[in-house]
Amino acid sequence: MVKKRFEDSTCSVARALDEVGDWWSLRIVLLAMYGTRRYVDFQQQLGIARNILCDRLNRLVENEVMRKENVGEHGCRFEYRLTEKGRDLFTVLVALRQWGDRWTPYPGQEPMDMRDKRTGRPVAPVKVCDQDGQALSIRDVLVNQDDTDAVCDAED
Amino acid sequence: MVKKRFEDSTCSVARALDEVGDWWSLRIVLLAMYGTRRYVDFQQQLGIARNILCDRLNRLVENEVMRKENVGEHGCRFEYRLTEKGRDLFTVLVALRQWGDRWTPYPGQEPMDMRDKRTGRPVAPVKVCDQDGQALSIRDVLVNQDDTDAVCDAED
DNA sequence: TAATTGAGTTTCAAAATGCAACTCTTTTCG
DNA sequence: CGAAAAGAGTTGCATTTTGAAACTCAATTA
Repeated sequence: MVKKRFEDSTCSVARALDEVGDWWSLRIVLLAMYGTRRYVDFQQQLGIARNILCDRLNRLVENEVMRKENVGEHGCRFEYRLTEKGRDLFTVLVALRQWGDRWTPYPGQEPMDMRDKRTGRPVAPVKVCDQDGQALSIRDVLVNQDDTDAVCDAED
Repeated sequence: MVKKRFEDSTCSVARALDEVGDWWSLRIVLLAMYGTRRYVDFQQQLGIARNILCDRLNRLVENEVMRKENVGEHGCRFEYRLTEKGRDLFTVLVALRQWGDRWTPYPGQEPMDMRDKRTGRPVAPVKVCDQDGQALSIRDVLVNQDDTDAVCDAED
C-alpha cells in the first residue's frame, strides 16, 4: 500500500503533489507523452532503479494517471499508457518545461522546440489569463480560501 | 551541499524538478505566493519538520527561487521572499491547482476560488496555446529533440 | 530584566531510495 | 522446435532522506 501524505489536505496543490509530486512521476508522465510505453524503455531512458520504477508505475496506475494494458500475443506483455487524467497534465508539464528553459538553461543546449503539428509554428508560453484572455500575474489575483473567509492578497 | 540529481540532464523538465520537484518545495513557493514569509509561519502552515523546512528554504535560496532578507531592527530576523524566478512558477502552480481541483476533488470542498483583482472574475483554466491563442492538446504538437533529429510524435 | 518568540542545530529512529543479483515468462531466431 | 534473449518484475542489503523531539542562542516584548 502506498502511503499518501497529503491525501487529505484541503489544498488541491497538496493533493496533486501527493499523486505526482515526487522526483520521478512527472518525468514518467512526460516520457509517456513523448510516446514511451514499456517498462524497460522508461527504465533505460530515465536511469531509474527498477524497483522504484515499478513502485511509481503502480502508484500512477492506482491513481488513474496511467493504465496498464496487456498487449501480449499469448501471455503477458505490458504497456503503460496515459489516461485522460494523465494527459491533462500536459499543461502543467509544458509550463514546467518552459520554466526550466527560461531559468535553468543548460550550457550549449537550445530549449526544446515544441510546435503545432498543423501549422509548424512554436507553442506560445503558457500563461494564466482572465476570461477575456488577458494575461494575469500573481499580483493581479485574489485568492479566496473558502473555509476561512480570508481573502488572501497574493504577492511575493 | 545539496545533492542535485538531475542537474545535468539535457531535459529542462528534469532540471526544473531538480530545483522544485520534491514533496515540499512547490508548497513552500505556493504559500509564499499567498503571502507567507517567515520560517515559523511556513512551519506551522505546512506541518513540515523544522530541519527539512530549513533544508528546503536553503535550497530554494541557493537556486534563486527565493531570497532571504534580514528584517531585524537590531539583529537578525528573516523573511523569505520570492524572486522573479520564483514568481514565474505562478503559471505552473495555477495549472497544478486546476488539475488537482479537476482530478482529486476533496469531498465537500469547493475548488479554490481565484479571481482577477480588478474585475472580480474567476481566472480561466490554463491552456497550452499556439501563437494565435488557439488551444493545443498533446495530440496537436510535435516535439523536436534537438540533439537527436528525432521528431517525436507526442501522444498518450 | 525576564519571558517569549524566531530561527535554527543536533540526535536518533523510521522510511524511502538505489543497486545488483535473481526469477520466471514470453518472444525471437536459427 | 528448442535455445537464447528480452520483458517485467522481486528480493536483499546498503545508503540517503525524512521526521520528531529536544536543545541552542539571539532578538523582541512585556
